[in-house]
Amino acid sequence: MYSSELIKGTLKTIILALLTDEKKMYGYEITQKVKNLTGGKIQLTEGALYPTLHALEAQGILTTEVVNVGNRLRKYYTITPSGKSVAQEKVTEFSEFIATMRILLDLQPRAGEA
Amino acid sequence: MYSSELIKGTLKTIILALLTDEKKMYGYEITQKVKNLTGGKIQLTEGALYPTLHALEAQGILTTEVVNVGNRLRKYYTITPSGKSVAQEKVTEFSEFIATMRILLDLQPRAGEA
DNA sequence: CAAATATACCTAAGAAAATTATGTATTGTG
DNA sequence: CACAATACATAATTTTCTTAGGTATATTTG
Repeated sequence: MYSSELIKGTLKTIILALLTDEKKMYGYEITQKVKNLTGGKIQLTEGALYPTLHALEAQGILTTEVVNVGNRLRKYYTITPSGKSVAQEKVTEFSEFIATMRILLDLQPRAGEA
Repeated sequence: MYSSELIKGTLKTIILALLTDEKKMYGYEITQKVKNLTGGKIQLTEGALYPTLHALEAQGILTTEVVNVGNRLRKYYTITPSGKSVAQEKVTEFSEFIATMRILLDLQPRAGEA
């Protein structure tokens, strides 16, 4: 598990990147997918996740659809077309950011980085 | 300039990495070095920098030495031996974190990453 | 089969970290 | 000589997350 301060500010980027790939996910599913993909090193807390999802919806970046599964409800989130460009910008920005950080932290540059 | 939310949480790591290389720097010098090394893409604000430097000093990670240059004072920060191991941990953690983020964001893995 | 765990949503109080806005003072520059 | 740059600092506000709580159903396990 990474120190929380490091993960700060990446939550929106993570959510939008996943939804660009997956088309449609619900909150709990996002927490599990992140946990699995990162080997438990990043675990989203619900207190951070849900308010962020609501904010992204309010901004028109995500839309929702509530589905009943058995007797339990799931709120599926889908990324809108304008949301997709926001997602792309965020991922590109993060990519550039880590290239910049490599310079600052004296990490070896990797193949493919301009 | 990157969106500020992205840079959040990396300030301590940046400061400690620079001081591991440089041995001795003062606050304003840190802001300029970061600005130069990143082509202006990361610009530390004084309101964030100074309180963080003070905190690192209070934790015994940095020590200070005030020097008069002309009539103006400079407060030089030096990293302590125990601070160096903290710095190393932070840089390693960041390095692992971006490897994890590459997976999440579907970025291409780079040469040298296990 | 009861208890614990997992699934699934949510919010609110507080903490942490940054931004924004100041303030002080000296030095270099057009 | 005014303005920008150098050099420190703090305080109010904002943003973002953590912690802690609340509700409810489904599944696993002793």
